[in-house]
Amino acid sequence: MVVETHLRSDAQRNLERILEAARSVFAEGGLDASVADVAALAGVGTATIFRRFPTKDDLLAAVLEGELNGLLAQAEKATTLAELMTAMLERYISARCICEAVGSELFERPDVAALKARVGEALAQLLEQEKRAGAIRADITLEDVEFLFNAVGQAGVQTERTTPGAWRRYVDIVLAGLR
Amino acid sequence: MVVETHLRSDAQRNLERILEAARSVFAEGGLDASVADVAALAGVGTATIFRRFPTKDDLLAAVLEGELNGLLAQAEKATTLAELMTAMLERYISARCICEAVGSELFERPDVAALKARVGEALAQLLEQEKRAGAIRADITLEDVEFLFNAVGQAGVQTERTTPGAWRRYVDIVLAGLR
DNA sequence: CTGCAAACGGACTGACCAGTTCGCTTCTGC
DNA sequence: GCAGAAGCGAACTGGTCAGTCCGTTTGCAG
Repeated sequence: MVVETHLRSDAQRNLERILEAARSVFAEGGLDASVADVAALAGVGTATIFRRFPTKDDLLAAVLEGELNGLLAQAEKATTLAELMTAMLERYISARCICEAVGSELFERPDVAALKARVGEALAQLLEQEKRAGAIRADITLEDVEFLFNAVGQAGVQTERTTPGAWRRYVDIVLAGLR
Repeated sequence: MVVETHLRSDAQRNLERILEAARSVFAEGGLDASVADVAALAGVGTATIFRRFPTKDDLLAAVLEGELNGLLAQAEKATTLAELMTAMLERYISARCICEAVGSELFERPDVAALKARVGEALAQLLEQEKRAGAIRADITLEDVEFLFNAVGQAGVQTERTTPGAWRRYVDIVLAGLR
């Protein structure tokens, strides 16, 4: 997350507006949405955005960190894998930009990668728990769960337009495959 | 597929070059690859492409039809769902443009939609067969299989760069979930 | 208050891309 | 083997987008 100190009050206000607008614009339009659209929604000029975020990728990274923090919060309070996957997918699918960013260079940024790793830890903990309880096969790895989580998310984003919520059915099917 | 009659020999040669170049460029670069790149690889000018394909989407549709025909050929000779999904995913994952096109307006074109439906039929036939044999739960639908197929494909494309072939493991896991 | 650094935003730049124009080249029917 | 139709592609157009410039405004310290 961007933490600017000694920021003039108007600049601070604009920064918050920009981040909120960016979250909304990129969630709806994906990574290809334009910075000009973000500026328009935030009610600022494009220059104001580029002053805080030198490149569009910097802005995207900030948005992504916000989204990942949201995912992390949910990951840390969930008690079962099914509950966790459903809660996370709800967020994941409503923000196209997260899905599109997976596998892009954005996820290689240290801050983003670190957050992703923390989400992975929470996931790994629940996975271990369910493996001990015999609810999940012993040979399933964290990478397996991450891949399948992402898979349902990606496909869910694509079908969300035509058949909203269809992805919910597949959380159970995938988890059944891990049993 | 584009079937031009009474085409001068040089025009016919160029058309074939264009389609082959387009297949390669869009497979590697996805839907956002430029028509200029296709022209360069084919060794023609952009005008030559736009003469045969009035818009970029027309060119993409032609490429997509070629890819879907390939998928169809594999779908029609497979004998088990596992075999079919693996064979189809191999193609699917090596051509980024197919995955990106799923859920876009391209799939709403009559020719493309018809081909997709034919692939679906082959899939449905195998699905029925495995359901009768008790290898698949009775409440699983064609849409379920298509969703999960697409899900593994999408995620596979994203991980292919870093861990090629990782997706193979998940065909079995997903099928286990359907049992 | 007031001076001025900090911040602003509209207008601009350069790069890129889909699609068009047009003068030139090449096949082909006779 | 030649006339002209069919085809060609380099250069151009119009539009979009990331990122910059610069004259103007605004918050704040003294």
